[in-house]
Amino acid sequence: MVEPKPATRSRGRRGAGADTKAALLDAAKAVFAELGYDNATVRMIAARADVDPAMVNHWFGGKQRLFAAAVLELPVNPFDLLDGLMDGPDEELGERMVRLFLTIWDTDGGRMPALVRSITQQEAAANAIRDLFVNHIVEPLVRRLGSDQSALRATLCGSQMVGLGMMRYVLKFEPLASTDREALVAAVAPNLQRYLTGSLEG
Amino acid sequence: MVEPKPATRSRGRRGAGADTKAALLDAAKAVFAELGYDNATVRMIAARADVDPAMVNHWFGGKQRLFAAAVLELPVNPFDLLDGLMDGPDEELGERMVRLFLTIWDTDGGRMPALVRSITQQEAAANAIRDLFVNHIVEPLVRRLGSDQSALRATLCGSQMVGLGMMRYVLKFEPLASTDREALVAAVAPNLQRYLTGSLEG
DNA sequence: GCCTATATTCAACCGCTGTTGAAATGAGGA
DNA sequence: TCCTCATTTCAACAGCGGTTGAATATAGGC
Repeated sequence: MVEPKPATRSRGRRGAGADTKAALLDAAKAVFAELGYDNATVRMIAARADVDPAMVNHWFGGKQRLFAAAVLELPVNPFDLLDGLMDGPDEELGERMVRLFLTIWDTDGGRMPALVRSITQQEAAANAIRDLFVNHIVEPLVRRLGSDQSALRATLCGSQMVGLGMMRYVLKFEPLASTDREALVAAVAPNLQRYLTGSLEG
Repeated sequence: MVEPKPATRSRGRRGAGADTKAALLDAAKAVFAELGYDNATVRMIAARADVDPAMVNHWFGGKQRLFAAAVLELPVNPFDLLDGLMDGPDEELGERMVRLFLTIWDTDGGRMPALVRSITQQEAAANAIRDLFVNHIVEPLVRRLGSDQSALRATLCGSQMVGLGMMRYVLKFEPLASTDREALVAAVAPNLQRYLTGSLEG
């Protein structure tokens, strides 16, 4: 009986098909999403990509940089998101925003869950959330709407969205975690709308 | 010149005044609050308590147990909180809830920030939040109000509160982090109120 | 004043993690 | 065909972090 998967593989260059870099990126996204930055180990990621841990340093230059490449570099242009959000009546902005982010979070292969989960462990993750979500999306949005206290409104929206992502994807508290997306949109949108355009005083 | 604080101290039993256990609890709360469970080290906590790291094992039986004793064991009775929240008109329940938790978080020596910060690192922290906040406080509250979908409402409230705690105490996003407590109460209360008693459909 | 139990320090261990340098291997051009 | 170099594996290192067992000094009862 021959071993089906040789525990040790021969060295040297692989065939052109073996795109190690992409395999590492995929594995990194998955493992970071499940465990967060700290608890994910380079060895785990390499094992999942079926590759030697040293490849992380060869292709990315370390765990930190791999995290940046896999999780921090977003596949979408913030301005496109902003334009998509502005397309429609202002009274439904909250609704469009919840739907947009829930959709992205549900479908991009764990990049956003990884971000949310690593938010307390990696300064870079916190900065990414602040820059992308608060500074580049919500704050310009609020400003364009002409509401006062745009910065406070933006962080309030952020607090609701971060909490939502936490509950649904990281903590997985039921029944929120498995509630239908549209039902959640209906439940959360009015509150977001109030943060965007409503009065912030009692 | 003699060294003011001898780097090495003599062994043996200390005076009765040196309450090592309490010192460790205080130090643990502070360090866990600042760094979260994973990034806090036993050696750090011991150093802050001015004590040998081995004392953590002697008095608590390990880092995990120290965390449980310092952060998880709450000084308040959930039923008291519940009673305090019920005392007043139902329409101001959201307001009382935000104010209550912000006050606790601001003043209990970092226990709650430690909980929120460790939420992604320690299963026990997540469970504590679910049990205390969602199951023992908000859910009974909603049920007593007679609203439908009490479980979903409770987790929605949880998402807003967790997000708020995250933004204000962990990420410290401005201007939310340094906004006056009562202003924050005014801004957030109506949204919480809607989760408690409002309609969850569009 | 002695004796035991207890609190405390110290030194070390063990496992894990990110990282590195060298060796080996094969692809692709000359 | 041979040579070069990018790619890959391997082994090891250094550091850290929680935990442990032994040594030691003191408190408090007899």
